[in-house]
Amino acid sequence: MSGKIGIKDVAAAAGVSITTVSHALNGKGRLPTETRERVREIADRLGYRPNVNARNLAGGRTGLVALTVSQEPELAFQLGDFDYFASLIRYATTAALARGFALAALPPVADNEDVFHHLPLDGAIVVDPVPGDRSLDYLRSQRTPIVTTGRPVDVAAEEEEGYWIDNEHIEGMRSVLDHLAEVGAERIALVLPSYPASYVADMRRGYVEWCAARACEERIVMARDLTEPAGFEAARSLLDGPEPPDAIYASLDRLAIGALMAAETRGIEVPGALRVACCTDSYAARHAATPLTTLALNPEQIGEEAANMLIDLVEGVEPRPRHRFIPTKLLPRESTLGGTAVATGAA
Amino acid sequence: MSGKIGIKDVAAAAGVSITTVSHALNGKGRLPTETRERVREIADRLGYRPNVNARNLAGGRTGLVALTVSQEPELAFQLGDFDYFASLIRYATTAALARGFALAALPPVADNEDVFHHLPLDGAIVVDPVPGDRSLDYLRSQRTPIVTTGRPVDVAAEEEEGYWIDNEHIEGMRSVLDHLAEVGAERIALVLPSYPASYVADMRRGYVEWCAARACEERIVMARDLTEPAGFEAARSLLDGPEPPDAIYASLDRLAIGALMAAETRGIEVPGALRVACCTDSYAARHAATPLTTLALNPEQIGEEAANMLIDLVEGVEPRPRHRFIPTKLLPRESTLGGTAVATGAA
DNA sequence: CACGAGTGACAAAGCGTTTTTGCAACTGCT
DNA sequence: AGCAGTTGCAAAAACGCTTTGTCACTCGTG
Repeated sequence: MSGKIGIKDVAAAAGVSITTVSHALNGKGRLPTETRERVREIADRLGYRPNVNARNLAGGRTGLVALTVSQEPELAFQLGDFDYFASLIRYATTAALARGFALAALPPVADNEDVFHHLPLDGAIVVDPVPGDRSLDYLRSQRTPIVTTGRPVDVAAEEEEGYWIDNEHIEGMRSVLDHLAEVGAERIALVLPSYPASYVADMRRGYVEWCAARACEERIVMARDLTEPAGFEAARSLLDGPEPPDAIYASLDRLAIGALMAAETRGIEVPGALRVACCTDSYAARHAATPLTTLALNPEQIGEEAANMLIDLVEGVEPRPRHRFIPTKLLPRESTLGGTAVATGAA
Repeated sequence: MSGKIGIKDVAAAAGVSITTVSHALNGKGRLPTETRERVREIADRLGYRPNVNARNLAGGRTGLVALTVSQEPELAFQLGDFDYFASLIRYATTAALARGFALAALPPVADNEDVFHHLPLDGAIVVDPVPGDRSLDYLRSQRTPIVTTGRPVDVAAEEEEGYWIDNEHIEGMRSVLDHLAEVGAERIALVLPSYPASYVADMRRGYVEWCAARACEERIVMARDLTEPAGFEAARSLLDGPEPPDAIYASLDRLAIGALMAAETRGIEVPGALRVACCTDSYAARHAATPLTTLALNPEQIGEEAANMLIDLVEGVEPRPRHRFIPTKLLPRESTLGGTAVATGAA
């Protein structure tokens, strides 16, 4: 009574039936633009919010979409380990909520399939899909709408036909390398995780192309996993090599932090003798021993757009472009800028 | 047809009406235990999952609960800044989902009220409520069920009558101080944020009591806010004072990290000349220049229990104890353990 | 042996939407 | 004038569950 205003209240106020209100608000049915507008305006004025449960129930949806990070069991890391994921999840959640969907961020556990089984999903966002991911296969077999973040690399056709949001990794790579060259680096090494996600391939390609264009020697080292120790090892192998690099670009913040530690144990000054940069901005990167120059990936936008694209799909609207590239942004910091010595010693 | 099994299928399989199934599964109505059991078993065997939307629609619920961090505008930090919140949110979300509720983690913005207005909430979890929080007032005025994490300190009666989950801060404080004393500290200082949450008062009290019992001098410094620079300043004022402490217990990881930096600029060795510990375990604490001994608060359990308590409330079940204290756990690390010098230099 | 008081179970009425179907009232064309 | 085709809207049927009201049946009791 006094509480929430429903579709009936709007109908009454507009002097039409609830059918008309529903049609007007959802762009369905045959209504003259004038009526549509009028109803919309009235609904707006009354502050009408459709009841999500009723809407989903009637629409045959569950109103639940999931987000999960695709990954190989060996590399198991927890969702939320990275600021990147935290931001992405947060914005995806908000965007979904605004459209009447709840988003569940599923922890990447081995038996994801089990989890999916028990969850009535309308769709899913899969972050950084890797080949052989069983949850992806399961979702596909269920014909559940999927949007990936990063391109799927397992099914060849999928890259063309699937729906995804991705960063402009190649261009981003170029901007980092250009920056490093600008501040004086001449032997730039790249540390990549041995991880079959599309971004790794993109970064490698961007690096190779850039090197080719400048006739620079390629120095690529693969990191064992995605942690500091792996970055530490990778950087050590570079620094102890015959012709050590004067810049290291690590594909992940944690790898770069490992690289910083490696430099310190070898008594190599950053950024004096070695410049270090990484991809993915984070708290850890900002507060590293030497604040790290990073290539920000804009996970906020990725999360938001992925959620919206997925919900379009769920609602039967073909997303206009099936793919979208999100620009990256270089954030230069002390680790590459010689600058004044800043009084900061710890994390 | 082929797809999901609904209440009707269970009813058919059990040879009863859907009413009976509903009653059996929800513990309502008058049914002999035998029937109840039988229906439950069959539902289980069939893998029946009630449709969340239908359930909520019929039950007059919205199925949405929110989680928000109470805070003073000046101290605005983003949700997810702290590992603590990330864990808490994650576990609360999962617990809510398991009971058919979606949990929205609301960003703590100034006009929270506006957000709440537009969200059909069944209940809310408010983390670390502070006096004068407008969203809390709003929720209370709407008679929305609330569970707080940390005790509410604004309405005197609320502390008794409200529903909350809290840490055993006093005992935790004792365990940290005992540990510091054990490793040789004699002049232990406490850095607290000037922040009117209950945990701050608890920590102060625990500290004061402990000092009184041992006839130690109290050294409490208030930090300007919750960031590294604030911890830096606070620690500096201690270290530059007449009788500098030989141990600093900071109430937050970021404050402790600031303290580490302060020690370094003064050339004070940690843990040799100064032991540092903090509350709230986090990535930053583990990977600080000197890995920090921390008092883990177990946000996972807090989040889970808060969600369950809230949903009990929403479903009209009076939570058995209205309050629950979650134990803390001391995690000793290098910053207080003299031990061998570990080769770690950076974040 | 009639009668109220329990039991056990069900039919049916919502819950607030979307969607399908139907039905007038127009239009324009022969 | 007659008829198909369009246009503008509404009534009603889902959607899958919870809840209410009620019926039938079994006891103990007076």
